[in-house]
Amino acid sequence: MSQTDTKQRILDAAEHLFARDGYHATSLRSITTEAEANLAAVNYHFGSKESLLEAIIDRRLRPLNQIRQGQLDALLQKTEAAGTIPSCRDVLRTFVEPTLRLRKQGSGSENFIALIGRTLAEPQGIAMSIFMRNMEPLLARLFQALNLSLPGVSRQVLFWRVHFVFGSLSHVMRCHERHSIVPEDVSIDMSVEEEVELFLDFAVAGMEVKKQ
Amino acid sequence: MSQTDTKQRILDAAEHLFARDGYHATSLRSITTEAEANLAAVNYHFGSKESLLEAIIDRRLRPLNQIRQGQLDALLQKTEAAGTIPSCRDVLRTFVEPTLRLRKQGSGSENFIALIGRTLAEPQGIAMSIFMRNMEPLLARLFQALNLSLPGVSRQVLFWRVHFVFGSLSHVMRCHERHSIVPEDVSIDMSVEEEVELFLDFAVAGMEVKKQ
DNA sequence: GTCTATACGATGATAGAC
DNA sequence: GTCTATCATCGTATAGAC
Repeated sequence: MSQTDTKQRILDAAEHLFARDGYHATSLRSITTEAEANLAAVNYHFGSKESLLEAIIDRRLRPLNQIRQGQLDALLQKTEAAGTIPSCRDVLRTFVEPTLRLRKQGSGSENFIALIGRTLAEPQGIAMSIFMRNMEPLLARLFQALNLSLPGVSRQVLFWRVHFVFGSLSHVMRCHERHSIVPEDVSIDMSVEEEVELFLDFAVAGMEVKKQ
Repeated sequence: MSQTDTKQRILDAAEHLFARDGYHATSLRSITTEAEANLAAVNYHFGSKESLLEAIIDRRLRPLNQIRQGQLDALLQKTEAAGTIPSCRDVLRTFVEPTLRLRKQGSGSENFIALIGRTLAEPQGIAMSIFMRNMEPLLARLFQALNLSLPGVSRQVLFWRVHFVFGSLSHVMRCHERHSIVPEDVSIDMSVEEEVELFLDFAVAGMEVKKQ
């Protein structure tokens, strides 16, 4: 049992429990029990419960945002070279696709996705401020790219539609399974690709609509 | 100070704090302090913290759902009498409009809307189960009406799109003010009517889209 | 440097005496 | 209705074993 093993196990257990029960409803004791570690190990490795949350978010959000950023940059370079503007769908895909793909990647990443989904729903929570520190640059560039891709939509209306899209996406992120009401004739099993396209069908239609 | 005054003040204070900080992050002490009541008054009037939450949700959700139900029934009767099918926009409006209108009604109802928005983001929380008890019949009828209004959309796809719409709506409900990033040239002040129509523009486009 | 055992002070929800 | 006591549990700190 090396240091990294214990540290990893604590991260994984906390990620799981924070996602399932929420930050405040999860005790350090339940985390260390699940991680088969001593209670004091959290303080030794991370300093505090809050810093533990920060480590959890940083660990996966940093590489995820690098992928998103890379895909967005590649898209913008390609369209600029071709003298065209990117489609709204392609811009949104650079954000949505890496997100939903990460969830199916295993090793606890599905817990991270759910945790972020919850975080987006707690505007003044501590998790939100940690999260936003990592997101602000990318979000600004995303908004700019969407503005470019939708010349017919005012920035005012665009802002709200982006807001709606983030609401949808965060809902999808946190409600992977256990839908409250699923009619018997509806299946919720889908591949990443199906999931992404179904979401984009919805989101892009809402983003592009011209008010009649 | 009569009994009902104390009970109301506790309900109002708890509604406010639960909406702002979340159920678990709110202590009974902070509630009774804000309500200028004794700590034990919560237990006297409601029995427990959980029952207090239940009372908060029941108090406003019951009349809200009656309004929604009434508008949906009226719409369905009207279209049936005319031998037509209701539009997706009109069906959604019976749900969305009373919601956003309640928020502007004052006397703490804006806190309730935010609280429900948060509740929808905590799939296995205790608030969700309380909430769902009040919502299930209406949600089933809403899904049925949407199915009627969108004959070209399979129940499978419809389910997901309804899921996306609820994600958007719950996000709007909990993030009334304090958006994380608001560009300087964007105003977030709107009337209820503007807000409803802007949301429906987005949601209906997503609901009606035919996959190419 | 890693990890454990244990204790501390604060705060949680609740219940019984009044 | 209120006051106070109770008891569990919280996050954190420390002292020392490996």
